Parts: sequence; C-alpha cells; structure tokens
Amino acid sequence: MSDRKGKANLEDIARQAGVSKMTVSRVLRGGTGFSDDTRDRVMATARQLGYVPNRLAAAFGSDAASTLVGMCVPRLTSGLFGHVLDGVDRALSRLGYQVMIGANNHSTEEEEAWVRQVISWRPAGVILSGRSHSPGTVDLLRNAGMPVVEIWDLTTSPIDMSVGFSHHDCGAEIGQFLLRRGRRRAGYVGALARADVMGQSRLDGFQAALSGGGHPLVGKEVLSDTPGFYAGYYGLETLLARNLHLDVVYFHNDEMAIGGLAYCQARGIRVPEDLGIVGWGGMEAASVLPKRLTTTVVPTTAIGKAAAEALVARLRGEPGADVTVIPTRLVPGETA
Amino acid sequence: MSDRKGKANLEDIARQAGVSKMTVSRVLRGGTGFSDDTRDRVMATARQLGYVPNRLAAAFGSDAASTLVGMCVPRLTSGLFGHVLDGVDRALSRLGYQVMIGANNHSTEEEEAWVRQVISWRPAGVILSGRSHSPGTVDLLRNAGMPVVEIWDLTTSPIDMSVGFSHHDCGAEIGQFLLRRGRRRAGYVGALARADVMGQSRLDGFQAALSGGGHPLVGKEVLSDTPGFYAGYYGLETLLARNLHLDVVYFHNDEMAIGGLAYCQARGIRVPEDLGIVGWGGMEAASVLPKRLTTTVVPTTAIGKAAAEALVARLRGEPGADVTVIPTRLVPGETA
DNA sequence: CTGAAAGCGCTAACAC
DNA sequence: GTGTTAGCGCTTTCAG
Repeated sequence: MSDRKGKANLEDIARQAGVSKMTVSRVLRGGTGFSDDTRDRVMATARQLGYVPNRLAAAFGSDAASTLVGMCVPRLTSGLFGHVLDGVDRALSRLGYQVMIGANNHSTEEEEAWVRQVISWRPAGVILSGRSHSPGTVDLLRNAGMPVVEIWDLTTSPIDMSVGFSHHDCGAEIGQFLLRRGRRRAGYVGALARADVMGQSRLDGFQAALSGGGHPLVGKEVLSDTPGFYAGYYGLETLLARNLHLDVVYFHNDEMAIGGLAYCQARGIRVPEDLGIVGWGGMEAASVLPKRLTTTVVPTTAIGKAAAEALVARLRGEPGADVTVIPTRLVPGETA
Repeated sequence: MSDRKGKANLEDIARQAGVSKMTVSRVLRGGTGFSDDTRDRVMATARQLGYVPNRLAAAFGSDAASTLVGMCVPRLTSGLFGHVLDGVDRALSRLGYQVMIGANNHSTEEEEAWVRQVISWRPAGVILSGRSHSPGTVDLLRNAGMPVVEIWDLTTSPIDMSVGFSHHDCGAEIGQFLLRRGRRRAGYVGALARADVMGQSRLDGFQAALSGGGHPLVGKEVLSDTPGFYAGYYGLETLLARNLHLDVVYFHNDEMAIGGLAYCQARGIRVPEDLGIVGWGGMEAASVLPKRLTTTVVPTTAIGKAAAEALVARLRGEPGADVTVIPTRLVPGETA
C-alpha cells in the first residue's frame, strides 16, 4: 500500500489523489479552500493508505502547532494528585492536547530536571505543582515564553498563572475550628518534613491559629516516610507515647488520619471523646468511615480542570485571571 | 543574548564558538570527535546562550531519536494504576524517556482514539493496560512498528509483549481459598459490569472455582458506578437485602471491600463470623484495618517497572521474553 | 480553489 | 578532529 518504512506521508497521498501536498494538508486539517470532490478523494486515499500524521513534523515545522502539555506532580502515587491529573487530562484531551507527566518527588532539583526535558519538546504549556521552584526552573520557564500554571498552592506572584488555594489558610481554619470546639491541647502528625513545603504551610497556619487563640501546639511528630496509613498509625503511636495529654491531633492528610483512627481503635482510644482526629484532603474513604472524618475537602478534579482551562485560554489569547482561587471546604465530620 | 524568538539554536552556538553546527551537535550529545578545547568552548557558549535543545527537530530529523513513551491506563484516579504509572515513570525517566499519559475509561474506542493521537508523535513505544483492544488499535500499533507492552492482564498472544498476571487465576485462587475455609454461600459485589473486562475475568475465575467445588456463587450485585468505597458500601447493602444467607462476599477491589466492611460495622454484622469480606488489589489501607483485609496483593510498581524495562530492552535490541509473569499474592488476612 | 517554494533545527553520511 | 551536504514531513507564504 505505501512506500519506504511502511509509512505514507502527505506526498504519497497527494500523488495518489492527484493533488498537491498542500491541498492534502488543508483537507486533513479540516481547513477550507478545496472542493467537496477533492476532499472526498483525499480522505479516501488517506484512509486507504493508512496515513498516520506526523505531529513531530507538524509541530516542528510550524512552531505554534504543539499540542503537548507538560504536567508535573509531587508524587504519581498520591490519590489526590491522581484526581488532579484526571481533571487536567479530561479537559485537555478533549481539546486535542496530549499530557506529558513527571514527578518531582518533592524536590525542586528533580522538578528542574523534568522542566529541562519537557521544554525541549516545545510544549504548548506547562503545569507545575506548588509554588516553590528552583531559580533555574523559573528562568527556564520565563525564557521559554509558554503558558505556565502553578497549581495546588496558590501564589499571588506566579511565574505566569496560579490555580489553587492556600495551604496556610487550611491549617489556620482547622486550628480555629478546633479551638471553637473547645480543644486545648493539640498535636500534629506529619511526614516528609523537609520535603513537603505545602504540608509545612498547613502546619504553620495551624500553629499560628492555635497560638493566636492562646493554646499553642503541644507536640508534633513528623516522620520521614511516605504520608500514608502506616505513617499515620505509627506516628500517632509515637506522639501519644510522650504523654502530652493531647485532646486532638491534626494529621498531614486523610490517609494518615485514617491510620491514626485505626491506631485509636486498636488501642481502645475513643474518638472523638478521648482524642479528636483531623485529616486533610478529602479522600473518599474518609466519608464512609463509621464516623465521618473531620477534614478539609480539596476539589482536586476542579483544580485540574481549571488549570487546563486557564492554560488553553492563554494559548488562545482569551482573557483570563492570573490567579484562580478554588476554595476548599472544611467538613466538620464526627471525629473532632 | 540570542536572536529571533529569544531562542538559540545549534547554528547560533556554532557561529559564536567558531565551529560548525555539526561539531556543536556532537559535543552537546556527548559524542566523540572533538578536542577538549572545542568541547569546553561549545559548552560554555551553549550555557551562555541559554540553549534549550529542540527535541522535536531531533526526533523528527533522525527517526530513531524519540524518547517519548505513551502509557494508557483505565482510569487516572485508580490508586493501583497510580503505582503502576509511578513504576513506569521512575524506570523510564531515569533512562531519559518522557511519558505521555492517557486514560481509556474502560472503553476500547477511547483507547483507540488515544493510540491514534499518540502514535502520531512517533513515540519510541507504547504501554497499554489490559489485553482487549479494538481491531483498529491493534492495526494501528502493528503498522506503527514500535514496541508495545500490554500490562496488567496477561495475554499469551500479545500484540508485542505482555507483562502482568491472570485476573482469572486471581478469582479462582480466592474461590478455592474460601471453599477450603468452609465458606459455602458466596456472593460478589462489583462495579462497571460492561466496561471492566478484567474485573469480569476475576469474577469468572471465582465462579468457576466455586462451581468446581460444588458450591456455586449464590448472588451478585454489580453497580454501574465507580468501584470505590461508596459502591462497596451500598452494593453490599443491596446484596444483603436479598436475604440470600451469604457467608462471604468477594468484592471487585479493596476499596469496595473496605466500603463493605464499613457497612458491616455500621450494621453490627460481625466479620468474619457472620460474614467474610474479601477484596482485591492490595491497597495500603487494607493492611492497617483493625482486621487485615483478606485480599490479593498486586505488585503494581513492579509491573510498571517490568513493563518499562521490557520496552527499553526491545528498543535496544536486547533479548527479552514476550510474556513476563509478575505473580500476585493472596493475603489470608482476618476478614474471611 | 489550488500549487510551488522555502524553511523549521536537527542528524546521518560522507568528505577532508 | 572537523565541516559540508542533504533531507526528515510538515506548514507558511505567496502566486496563480
């Protein structure tokens, strides 16, 4: 059916359909400037030849035809970011874009390495997670002159655009909530201290609110481990072993909080009577527990969708805000 | 610093360093055939100009220089596939490849649409999830002449290569296990009946084993919903409402099983005394429950890693098996 | 409505 | 050790 390398190109179609490459190109891209007859003939020939367009050539030759979008998340195994990725991918793929992923593992160096790779593919734009990046990353992106969306942790001075919410405010809101509920001796269990800037922001906000209310954080335990169920379980065990008479514990996220709940159940600690348990993130599991987890629900998919839309709007030259706030929602639950 | 469009290219570096484009290309790719002095000069100039290579041009011009790999999963929000993706990405990014993602939402049509897009970028290879694909997908991939790895559900006649395990065997193994434990009236709770071929395979294996043992499946409830906690909770409620006197229920996955456990706890149903609960997948949460969930643990990351390695081995012309079995592990747990 | 020419930035092949 | 030539497949521009 076709020639060299078993791959037909525009010229093959052109020859066989008796038109020029240019006409084929126009037809295939659904443009205008050809007769119905020509279109039908070209389409038929393309199908017959099993033509597969070469977007490498298209993107290369046209400088503005790239439909690649890079998206970097902290960890690919994070349930929350899976939903963000889903929101991004659904919005983008529907518009004909392709998503290149990357994980920075909470390291700005790894992020920079990823950015360096990804921009060499001349993507239409890039989505980053978080607001702290290496100077090299910022440089690279500024010079690349493509839309950049920083998601998750809002920043008022984005590289280009920002979509998300304030982690600091999440922590503060929970702090105030707990004080209102009469909690006086709060603890914190986290993970990945050095690495996770955003978890740290929540803790900062939490502490600020507690101190502001006159009942500062009593104790904290931060493991250097994946912030999952295990870490929550053992982190709470360690923290409680210090006998600080805590009446509530704020966890890095819902998974850890559920681990904490499991520990309480195993030890006969009554929740919320003996100890309050608070999570963050809003994973689905948290809402079918025997007692609904007190937590902050993050609209993950909406953030992904909004980020994708902001990116595309910029690409199309449509007006759009540089900073988009996607509010989180405190769910009182029954565990604190 | 540089010229038109603020982007330096090989020629800019060549001119400023007083060598030819070709020499610059050789230096930048870490090849051979230049003096130390030349190398230093070129490198310095490249850095000074803020040179960002154009892989679009490289991949386009060399036909064998693509480092793009496409990876399609059923759902981006699946915890298990998040880990698979992580395994793939870690293995691949370390070797300089970039991953383009896609989700097929359990639809072979959506998968075909994705394949059509992705191969137009002339990737080095493609990783698909599952073994059932549309004829169009198979055609496209066969003609593309690039390595293809089908993961998750093993097939002995892959398009090219297959890495995973047998879902049918997973179900059968659980069926036999339950019979040995004296269970006689088993039920099943699943989700996405039509769409999820692999879940169906597990159910098939499960039923075959039960029937083979003389105690066929008593009842099943399959929701058209996301296979998550909610669906598990309400699915079990619905199934039990039929008063079939079940003594054990096999769930589509761990999330649903945990939803089922939550239902039992809410209703005072004792597990495993009154009812056995069995999951599938091996999510982390399952192992910190008050009672460890009886389930099948799937080595997700290992599958991703093996798939990536098989793909790269093929690209390098290294010998490798077409079919790689990554065994799952039945965890007896305490819920059945 | 259609076509011809030029060129995107890089690498392969070959010459020196 | 280094340079020259050609060309990857497409789109842009400009002519008709």
